[in-house]
Amino acid sequence: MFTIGHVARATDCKVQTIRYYEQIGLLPQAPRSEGNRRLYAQADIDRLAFIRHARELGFPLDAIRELLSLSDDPNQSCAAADAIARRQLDQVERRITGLVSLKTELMRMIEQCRGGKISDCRVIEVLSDHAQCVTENHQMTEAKP
Amino acid sequence: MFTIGHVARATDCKVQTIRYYEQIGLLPQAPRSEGNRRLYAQADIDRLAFIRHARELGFPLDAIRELLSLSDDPNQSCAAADAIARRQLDQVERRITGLVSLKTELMRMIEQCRGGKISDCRVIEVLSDHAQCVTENHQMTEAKP
DNA sequence: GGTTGCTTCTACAGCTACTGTAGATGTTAT
DNA sequence: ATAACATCTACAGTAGCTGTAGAAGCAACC
Repeated sequence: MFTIGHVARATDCKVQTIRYYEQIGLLPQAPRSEGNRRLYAQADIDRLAFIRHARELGFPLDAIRELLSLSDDPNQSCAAADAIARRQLDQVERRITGLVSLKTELMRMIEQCRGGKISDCRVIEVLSDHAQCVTENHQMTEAKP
Repeated sequence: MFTIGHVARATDCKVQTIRYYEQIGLLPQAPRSEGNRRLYAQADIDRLAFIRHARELGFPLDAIRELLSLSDDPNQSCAAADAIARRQLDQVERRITGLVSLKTELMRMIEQCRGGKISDCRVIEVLSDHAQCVTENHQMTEAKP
């Protein structure tokens, strides 16, 4: 059995965040030691690693909850999990496109900056144009009501 | 001059969010009409579109504030602007790298999920495996050339 | 056995970046 | 003139944490 501190180090996650996940039911109630400390097994570390990684991918906690519940009920169809993954893939692709154009613009600025002023900075123009094309059809998962 | 509602529609941004950005100084104080309504010019729409786009790319407001300062302050020393641009470029590149590998993961997940049941769906498995690989490579990702 | 020092406990406040609501007022169309 | 809608201010609430206070557990050294 592991302490909460060990689990936190193993998953690169704050102790408070683990307690928070328990509080909102994303992690099960941990059994306690004699002295009331939470005790964890390897399965808990795996589950938390999954949650943290999914968060890094940009999954909101509700989607993670859904994925975890799907894994708890292994006879269900994969369609729901697939839909979540596809939504995230869509997001990721759009972010990559946007970041690549921002990268290009930043590189151009650094180039021009060599021995001059930045009086012709075009960051806003470049990215506001791109923003229009991006925001027409799509919306961030996190920003949803 | 445009109303706040027009600007909101043009940038796919809530009216309250525009007022919030003004409040925290990300947008300038808008001049008011006779009846106290905020009035906006095209430049404000561009600026807001830039902010929204940068947010979608995952930049925190502080980073956006810094990027905006590049175009707000065209006479600031080249060294300062260069430092900001380089720091942001570094961020952008790291994000792109991370997102590209996440994209690969998601595509693999969708591929493996096709037409199966959860019992042979590897979504969660792949995600927790990847979590381990991310933790392992964390220092490599952070390393600078 | 006592003391130091770290970890963990609960409880709650604060953070970022919004989002929603109430109630008043401005604006526009019929 | 009245209805319908937009905008105003002010403030409360949300997600997903993160920090802090103050107490208690625990391990090590003297």
